[in-house]
Amino acid sequence: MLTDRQLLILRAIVDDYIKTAQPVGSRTLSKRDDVTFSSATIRNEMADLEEMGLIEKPHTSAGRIPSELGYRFYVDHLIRPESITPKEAQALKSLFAHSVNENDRLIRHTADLLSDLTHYTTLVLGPKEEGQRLHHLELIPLAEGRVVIVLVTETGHVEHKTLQLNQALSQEAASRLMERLNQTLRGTPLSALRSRLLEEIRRFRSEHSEQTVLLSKALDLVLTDQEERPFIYLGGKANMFDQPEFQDVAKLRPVLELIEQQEAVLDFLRPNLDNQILITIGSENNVDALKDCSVIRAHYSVDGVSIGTLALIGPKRMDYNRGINSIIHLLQAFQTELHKNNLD
Amino acid sequence: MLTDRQLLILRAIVDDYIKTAQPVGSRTLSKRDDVTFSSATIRNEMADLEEMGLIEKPHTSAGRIPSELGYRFYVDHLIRPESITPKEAQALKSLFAHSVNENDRLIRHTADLLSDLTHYTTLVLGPKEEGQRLHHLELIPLAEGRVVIVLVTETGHVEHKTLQLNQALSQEAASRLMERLNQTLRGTPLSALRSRLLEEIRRFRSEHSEQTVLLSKALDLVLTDQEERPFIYLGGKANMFDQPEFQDVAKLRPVLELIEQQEAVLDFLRPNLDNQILITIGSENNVDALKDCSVIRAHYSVDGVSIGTLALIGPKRMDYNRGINSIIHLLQAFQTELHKNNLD
DNA sequence: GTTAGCACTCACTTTTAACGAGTGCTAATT
DNA sequence: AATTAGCACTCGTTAAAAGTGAGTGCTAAC
Repeated sequence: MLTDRQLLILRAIVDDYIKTAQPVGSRTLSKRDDVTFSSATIRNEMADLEEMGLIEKPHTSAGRIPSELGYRFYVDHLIRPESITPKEAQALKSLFAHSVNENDRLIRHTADLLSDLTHYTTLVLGPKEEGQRLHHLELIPLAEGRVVIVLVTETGHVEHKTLQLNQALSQEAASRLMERLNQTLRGTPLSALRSRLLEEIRRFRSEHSEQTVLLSKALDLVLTDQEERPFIYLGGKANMFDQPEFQDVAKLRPVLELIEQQEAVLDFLRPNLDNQILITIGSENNVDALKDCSVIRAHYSVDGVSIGTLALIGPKRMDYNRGINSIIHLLQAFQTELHKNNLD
Repeated sequence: MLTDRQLLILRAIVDDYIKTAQPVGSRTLSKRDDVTFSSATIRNEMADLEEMGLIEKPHTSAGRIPSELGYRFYVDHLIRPESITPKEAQALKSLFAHSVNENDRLIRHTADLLSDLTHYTTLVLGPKEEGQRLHHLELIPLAEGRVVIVLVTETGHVEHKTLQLNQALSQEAASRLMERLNQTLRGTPLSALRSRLLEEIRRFRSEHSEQTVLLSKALDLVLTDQEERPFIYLGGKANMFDQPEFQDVAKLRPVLELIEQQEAVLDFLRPNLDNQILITIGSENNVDALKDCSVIRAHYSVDGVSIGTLALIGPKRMDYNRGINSIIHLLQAFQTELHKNNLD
């Protein structure tokens, strides 16, 4: 177990390094107001901390920097929850002053706010649509057998897709089909939509089998599409450029390349279990491209249904305090807005 | 006027520099097969070319590199149109093997192809929707006075927006309204849609003034939105990382930042007049962030109308030959596909 | 008009030296 | 027994010096 003094020193090292990006030496620390003991004492303590694997030195004659374990300890034990000031809270509220009707826009807005707040890159995963329910289907025939299918969920989310039938669909046939399907299927969770639709098809096969089969394919496509490429938004990509650790293109490149890849982002963000804030540091990300990054992520949910992820990505030396607090408070405001939009 | 030998040397310098990114010296040139004269002669000619402002030296004891004027001359006079080989043409065709129904996807696909082909970054501006005509409007009431409005053009392009009415709109009212408006407005060019809608509103004011006014606002929003943020797609951003001139973050940053900004891209790409391929080199871009870049851009059009832009962005030292040829041929295939989708 | 020859330039690399922030250890101090 | 002052040592960083070589411009010869 660490002594109080060791805790103080460790915290000071991490805080300092987060601020300056420079290895922290014993002399620097000894000058702090909250440090009453000498640099030699600090050196002794540092040696112990290093032995425990909490800090390390880039080279013999440099100061110390936190190791991944050190950051981990800092995050787990040393962060002061530093509640947001009422003034800031007020400011945060006012950021959502005029509410945003569409969830997509709301998400974008939120991501941008978060990256402005923290100066890190924000990554938001849109709501899983599975949990949502169908509100309306619309089939709009174009010329030459091309058809636009539009799907609206109860939260007002819209998906659409154009597809090519091998025979033209008349306006009348389309609306008859839609009317029936809307009657039957409204309120169906998207996750169950496919199988329900199949049921419907079987039931009405005789009447308009051809179109219905095609339609089912179309819907399949819409649903698959949206499942495979859920809404991802990146905010504050440019903030990466400001981090001293990413001044080297070789360091910067893999990170930017990774977050531009939708699939990679999904793979990376999906396995997020509980509702809490989750912090992964460096190699904990299990992604080589992010070995020098830390990620703070939080699930958001509406009415208990957990639906998407809000993530903050920065260097390992990121300001965890600020990051966590920003994400917590923004998440709250965000969920409130989302809730408004989801009232049905 | 330049002599044949000077042309040969200039071309050799540009070609070489494009390939190696290293200043080209007289000795190097004298070793080429197509050069029969000595390095001293080359030095003399180089001095003349430099006097004319076509080449320059980074410093006294380096070889020569093309000046912007030199690139300009090269592009205007020295490029061999180097027709694509039948094999490549075939390959290009097959890239569009299975046609893509939606223009948006087609554009994305094309951009990715182009950047794969050239190893530069591609920037595609979607078609201006103004020229397109309304095919269908759909108004879908959600709970609590929220309404989704969906607009479909004759080419199958879909725009949608959610808005908040101050009183709920019934399903029936919505469909009555829509039926009438669709009858009247189908085929209206989007550019004329707003004023036409106003007309309609005036005519039917007595019947359902409240909703119609709101609807007009909604449509306004949809149209404005789509005008302000037309479809932009970027392909091959990562290719920038490979260019030796952008290994320095300070050089790379402004370029990446610029192309991420939709408005900036628009400002930059919009004033594109004719149908030809337009090449701007370095400062010709009139954008500070692109002072070290060249841009090859081409308009695309279908049946003479509906115009967007396909652009290739790379270092000044880009392979103009390959770029131009790739864009020309891809443009052709692209337009053919687009044409198929636009048959109405 | 062309070319060989040569002195000169200058970025780049390597070497050397000086610097200084920081360390670890030891002995003195509290 | 814990703390601290003192000091030799390490090592990255910076600056200056020296050497290297690709390339140039000029001149004189062909």
